[in-house]
Amino acid sequence: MTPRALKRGDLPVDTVTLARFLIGVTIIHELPEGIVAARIVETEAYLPDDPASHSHRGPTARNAPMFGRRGHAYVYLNYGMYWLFNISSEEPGIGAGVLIRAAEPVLGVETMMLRRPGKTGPDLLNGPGKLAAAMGIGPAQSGADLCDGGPLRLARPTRAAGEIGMSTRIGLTKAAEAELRFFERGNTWLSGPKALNR
DNA sequence: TCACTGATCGTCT
DNA sequence: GACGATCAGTGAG
Repeated sequence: MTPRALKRGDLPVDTVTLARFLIGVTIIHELPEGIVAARIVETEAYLPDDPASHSHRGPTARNAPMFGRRGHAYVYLNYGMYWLFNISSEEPGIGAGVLIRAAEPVLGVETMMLRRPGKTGPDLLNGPGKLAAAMGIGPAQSGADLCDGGPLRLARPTRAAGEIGMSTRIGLTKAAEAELRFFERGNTWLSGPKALNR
């Protein structure tokens, strides 16, 4: 069975606190082929006034969900090919969010493999583009409320989070030195170079 | 395991 | 008209 859904009130308002809170939390997505669920093991915080954040230059049609209430999906196309899944944070009017970078499968591994042909194990979900592809998250989900019982939602951890590690964020050219990446230490489903996962 | 490279296109300058 | 919050493939150590 699937764990109990999270309410908005369960989510910390502060972006960094939310990024840490989300480690261990379950993402559930009901797809036409069946339900998929995964346990978040790696996140990155994108703060208000963060030069690396899409919200930095103010609201636009694309990043609007980052300025809405917390607990909404912000999905955008990166490098012309990959969709990246974020969860909005902070109070309305403040642009910030948490990028979901990696997760471990809980339900629907078969469905994930169908969406990532030829891939198995960590390769299924250990990267933001891979995770969105495996879980069927795309532009249609941008702006979706993850706390209203819809097809895409958050739920309590299936297993409590272990010790949480911290590192610089991955793939940035701006504000690359800030330690705003969070992950579960020792987890085998993490993305990024080994040196960053200690 | 790490470093480098090409692929590809919506968004904002 | 650039520029990416990436990935897969290749080649070297």
